[in-house]
Amino acid sequence: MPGWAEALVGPVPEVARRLLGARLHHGDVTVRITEVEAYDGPNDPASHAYRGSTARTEVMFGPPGHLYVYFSYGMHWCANVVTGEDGRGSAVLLRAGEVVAGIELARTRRGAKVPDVRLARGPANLAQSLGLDRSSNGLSLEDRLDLPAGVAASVLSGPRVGVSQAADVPWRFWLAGEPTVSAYRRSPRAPAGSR
DNA sequence: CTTTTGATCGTCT
DNA sequence: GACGATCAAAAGC
Repeated sequence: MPGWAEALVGPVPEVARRLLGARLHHGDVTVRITEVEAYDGPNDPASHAYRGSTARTEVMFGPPGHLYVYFSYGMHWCANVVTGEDGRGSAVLLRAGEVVAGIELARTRRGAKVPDVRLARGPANLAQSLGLDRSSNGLSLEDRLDLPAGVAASVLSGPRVGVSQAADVPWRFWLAGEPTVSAYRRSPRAPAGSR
């Protein structure tokens, strides 16, 4: 593993927290990450990697510091940062962020009427603002990801969104008070639970 | 404001 | 053949 990716290896929830506040650049757009969701490879029933490596998930099982981009619901792209040691299969879904550069281009991609705080709110919206799609799957994040100096101060956590398995594992993390964080929605497929 | 519903297709069973 | 790590517009309050 290259040295720059060392911060992406460690306990899964800890790595997820380290990504909050990070800046991700792609082309002329930069997003400051405000909300993430962690998935822990074959151990995690909610993860795409739960059933092992497939054609879709093979980059999750590669070295950390690369993008795992998947096609969702027949119309959206969502982006993850591959984390953990090579072969582990863990990744962190980028759920929301603040567009801090290239806002004009992001608005062109998302729609002229979309308010700034909504440009990258939601994983598919974040990916669209950055212009990520199939062609970005497996992309190295070296020189594209700037991690913050320390762990963000006010991090909150709760159940993951949209998953029907292990929905109550509190591995969604977000920065307190950020207007770009998407409102929590439990999956309609998840069993009734504690929240 | 919240809830409901349609869009749309790759992936795995 | 069913389902899904989603979204936005429409409809309900």
